[in-house]
Amino acid sequence: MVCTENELLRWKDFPKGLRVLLLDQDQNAASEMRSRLEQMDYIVYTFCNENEALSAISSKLEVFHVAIVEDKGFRKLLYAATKTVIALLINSHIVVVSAGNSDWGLKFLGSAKDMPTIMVSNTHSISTMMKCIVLGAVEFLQKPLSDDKLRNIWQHVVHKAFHSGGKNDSESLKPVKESILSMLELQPVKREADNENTNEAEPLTSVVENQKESPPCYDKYPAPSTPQQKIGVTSMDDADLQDHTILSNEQDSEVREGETKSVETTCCDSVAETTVQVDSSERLGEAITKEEHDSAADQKMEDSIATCSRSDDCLGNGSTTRSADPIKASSLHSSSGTKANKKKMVDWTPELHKKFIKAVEQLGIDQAIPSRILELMKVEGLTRHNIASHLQKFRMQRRQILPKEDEKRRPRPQPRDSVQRRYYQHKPDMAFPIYHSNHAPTAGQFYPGWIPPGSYPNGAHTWGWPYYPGWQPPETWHWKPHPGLYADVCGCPVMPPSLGSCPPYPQNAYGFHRAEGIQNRYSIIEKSVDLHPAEEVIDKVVNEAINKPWLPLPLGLKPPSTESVLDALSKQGISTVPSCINGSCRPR
DNA sequence: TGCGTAATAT
DNA sequence: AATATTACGC
Repeated sequence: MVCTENELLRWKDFPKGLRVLLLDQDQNAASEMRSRLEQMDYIVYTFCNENEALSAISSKLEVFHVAIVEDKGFRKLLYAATKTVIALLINSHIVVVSAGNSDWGLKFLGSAKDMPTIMVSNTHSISTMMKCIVLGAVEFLQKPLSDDKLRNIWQHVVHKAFHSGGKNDSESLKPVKESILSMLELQPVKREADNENTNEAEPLTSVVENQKESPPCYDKYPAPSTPQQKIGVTSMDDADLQDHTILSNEQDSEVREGETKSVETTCCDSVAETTVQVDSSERLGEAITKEEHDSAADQKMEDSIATCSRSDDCLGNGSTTRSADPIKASSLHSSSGTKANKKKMVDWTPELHKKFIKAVEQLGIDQAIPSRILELMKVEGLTRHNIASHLQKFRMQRRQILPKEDEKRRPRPQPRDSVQRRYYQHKPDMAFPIYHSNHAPTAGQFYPGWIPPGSYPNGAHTWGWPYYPGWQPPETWHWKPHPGLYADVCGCPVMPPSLGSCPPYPQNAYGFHRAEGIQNRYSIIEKSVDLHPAEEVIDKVVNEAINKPWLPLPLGLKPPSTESVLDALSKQGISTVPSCINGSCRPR
């Protein structure tokens, strides 16, 4: 985001602080109007007769930005052909239009001559309205005033501030003008974009073009009768959402490609920057990481054949071409290359890898074979061979991470045709935790050791060391990039100092996985300490505790006894439990 | 046939 | 360096 939260608030609360002079003979009506205005963050000064108001103005003890004058009382006079009307006025003046007492009225009108004047009245007389307008009022609002109309009286202040030709930068308007200018400078593009996008979900391209051609947005204030409180940032979310929706639609990669490309090649630098930033912030840095990876990968993939007119374009492609369909994605790149068609390279994007991991998790390590993974991934264009290749690499990497002894101690996988070779095999010792439909873990959650390149921030293309997206270990945690540190000598997971040392876990080959679990769980808690402990966070921890009973419990909870676990398992009809390494478990 | 794996090619 | 392809044994 370009602007800070403070700036956002400034926009949102914009009318705040504008001083309104309220003149109404009816005290009740005045106080009612006053409270309404105050709710809108205006500062209200109420007067019950015009003389008080006038003296307040002339004394200049207070500077008013807007005056609202209830004309009821005056209207009588007007009709009686003595006095007047009026109005709502800008910049410390009330314009009194007087038929009979023209001196008085014209005096004020004269002093307010170069100021916009907005009138408020319950008069429905066209002639009265016309008079007021002719005499300089910029608007004649009929009562009852809607909140929207009332709220938007600030528009005339702004209009005045920017359209007085510079010759009338009164003291009261100067700060307003400066403040608005500073806000506009922060939001020039987005504000424009918002205006254009409010009506319809237009492609960003048109926004960009409009931005070039349109005068500055503050040059066209709509009439207050068409309330438009939205200022800039308020509708930013819409654009974000739209953008995000497009980006996350995996089926429309081609359309997306076209759109985004056109935007990014059309727009000037600042706009391009904005677009990217929106995307990045929305996707929590994932996009940034991806961009780095993708741009690099894409360039490599195209082997210097494809011509990227600008590096920006390549970057743009990389950040937006993400598709679950690797063939589609790569064929898009191949359009400009000659030899790209020759080979269908699967781009194992983080998303694709995530799918892969999910499938593997779902199947369990022992059942994770290419064909089934392929089935589960449901990615068009992906072949069994692709998966086999990826799986091969995946396994190799995994083997590197897991201590050798793990391999030794792990019970040999059952023969392929053995009865136990089932889907969703419920084994506490499986390297791939069971997939729970209501708790789909994210890729990397169970396999921090195998992070596809591009998932790393800072361009660290390391495979094999833990990294948890969206979470940076506190400095007090000494997670070091070596598997050995995940389990100490006795096989106990390394614990964060603040959370105690070695929990009473039997030594076995799964210390590493436990450590993962610990880190995940505690990282969740860590977050919940900093922020508000959201229910979902608690739910997640609880879910994880339930779904992965083999992981240690956070919050100092003791793990259930072996007996109770076995008991619970037997109640669920699971009678055969693989024997543990240290023999502390026994099958029933 | 399908899979895993290693070696090799791109 | 990452991925695809191939070869081979099970």
